Amino acid sequence: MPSEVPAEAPSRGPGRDIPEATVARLPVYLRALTALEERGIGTCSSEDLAAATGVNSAKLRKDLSYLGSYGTRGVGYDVDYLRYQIAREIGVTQDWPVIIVGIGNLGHALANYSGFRSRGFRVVALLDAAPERHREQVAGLPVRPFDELEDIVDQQQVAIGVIATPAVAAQDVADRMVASGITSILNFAPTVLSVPDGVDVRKVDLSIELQILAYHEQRKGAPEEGGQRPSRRAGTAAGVTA
Amino acid sequence: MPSEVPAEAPSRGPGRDIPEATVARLPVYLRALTALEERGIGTCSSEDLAAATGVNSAKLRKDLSYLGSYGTRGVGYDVDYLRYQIAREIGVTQDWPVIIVGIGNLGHALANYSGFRSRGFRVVALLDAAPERHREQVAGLPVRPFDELEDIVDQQQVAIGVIATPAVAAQDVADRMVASGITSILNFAPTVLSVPDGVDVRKVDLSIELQILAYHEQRKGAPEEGGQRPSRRAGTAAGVTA
DNA sequence: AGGAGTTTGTGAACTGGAGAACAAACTGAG
DNA sequence: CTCAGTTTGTTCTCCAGTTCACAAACTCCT
Repeated sequence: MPSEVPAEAPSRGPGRDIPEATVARLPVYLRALTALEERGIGTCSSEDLAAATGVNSAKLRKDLSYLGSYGTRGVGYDVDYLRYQIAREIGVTQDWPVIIVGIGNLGHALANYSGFRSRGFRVVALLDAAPERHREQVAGLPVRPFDELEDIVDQQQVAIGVIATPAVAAQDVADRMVASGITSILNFAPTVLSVPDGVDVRKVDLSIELQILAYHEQRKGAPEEGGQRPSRRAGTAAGVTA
Repeated sequence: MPSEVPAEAPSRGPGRDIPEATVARLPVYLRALTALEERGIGTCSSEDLAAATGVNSAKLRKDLSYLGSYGTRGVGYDVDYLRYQIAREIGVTQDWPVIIVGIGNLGHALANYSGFRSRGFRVVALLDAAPERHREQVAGLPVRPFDELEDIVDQQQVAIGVIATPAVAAQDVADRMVASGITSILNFAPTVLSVPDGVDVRKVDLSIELQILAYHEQRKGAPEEGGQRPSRRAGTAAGVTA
């Protein structure tokens, strides 16, 4: 019997129970607003924002309405004000300390990714189990032994961890992360992690994204011969069925 | 939403109109089946696969039913057979040639990512606009000038391109890709790409994933109050909510 | 001041997908 | 052969999310 979260009052006001689909789009709006602000644009309509983010304008307005009424009818939204409100709702008005475990190719790239720092995150430590990596300095940070995980999480008050290890190590790393107090994990390893309730996991899988593209690509090539689209798959995907 | 799909005949049987949500899960099943096969397991039930992939077993059976009836009632699924059928449906029984544009930190990591080759993709070329990178050799491939894009796409019959450039360059790269015949794009740059109908784009955005985690993390820390501070740690991780 | 023109915020219909439940189809024992 | 046990494929119900459509609220012009 999986005990569900007790139903809270569906308070109409700003701040409670934002749909998951909306939460996933808020960062997109945030980025678009930042871009508008950098271009010196002070006000924008929902149509403008919708065009910039590729979202239906009605959906966008409904998304924003979950945060509150921050627009002005007949005018639109104040870019700076709305940007701040979204940042506050997401929780990125201050930086979150983040650690990265697994400093291979991908870990390297993540450690050097400047988008983290500018968008509410600060990489405070890099960890790797392999001793030969502990001499390296990546993105201005030393690569530290994995055993120091607990200390780092404790001292730096880390709540979010990134796993960029090979698949076999990922579950162990996740377990140690959870045990040390981390409650949100971004997993780049191609494994399904099992974690206790109360811990959030998001997974980014590069080859899955490509495979989804491949599925649609295959469909493009096959169904109709009369299409103007040149079938890009002449020699590779012939009929396979026996 | 400009992507209107022409109404096709809702032909029954395996092969047509698989729901998008199902398509996104097929690669997960594929990977789990490969893992089972490597462990020498010849047959599995929907419950087994569901446990391995973290998916509800009824949902899994429904997903598989879109492909056809590949299971045996009272027995389960033949691992090897089902694995092949899914691979065929996705279109990864042969390798798709892929190019990567933008060989910075992330491009480096992607070029070296072994998961592509083993899962239906073959990186055939790396491109970058910066001349100083053209001397490098990454993952056994030379970094070639971006101007060679058209030739490479044409000669190697490339249908899928990966963009790992900075945000400002991404739209230009996408335009050139589309002009040269690429019809599927995996975009790592933090920009909304606009492409003509018939071209698929999938976006992977690292900081958006982190921001979604941050939102939930913030909620955990201050369930009652609006005070937002990255100071977490409510005790040990197991069983956070009572 | 008043009316025309904009744009937001939201109630209501519509859509797609998730989960429960069950009949059909298979295996194996007696 | 029959019956009990197992597991698939499918139907039905329900819910979250999307989209439409419009009243409310604001600005600007005359």
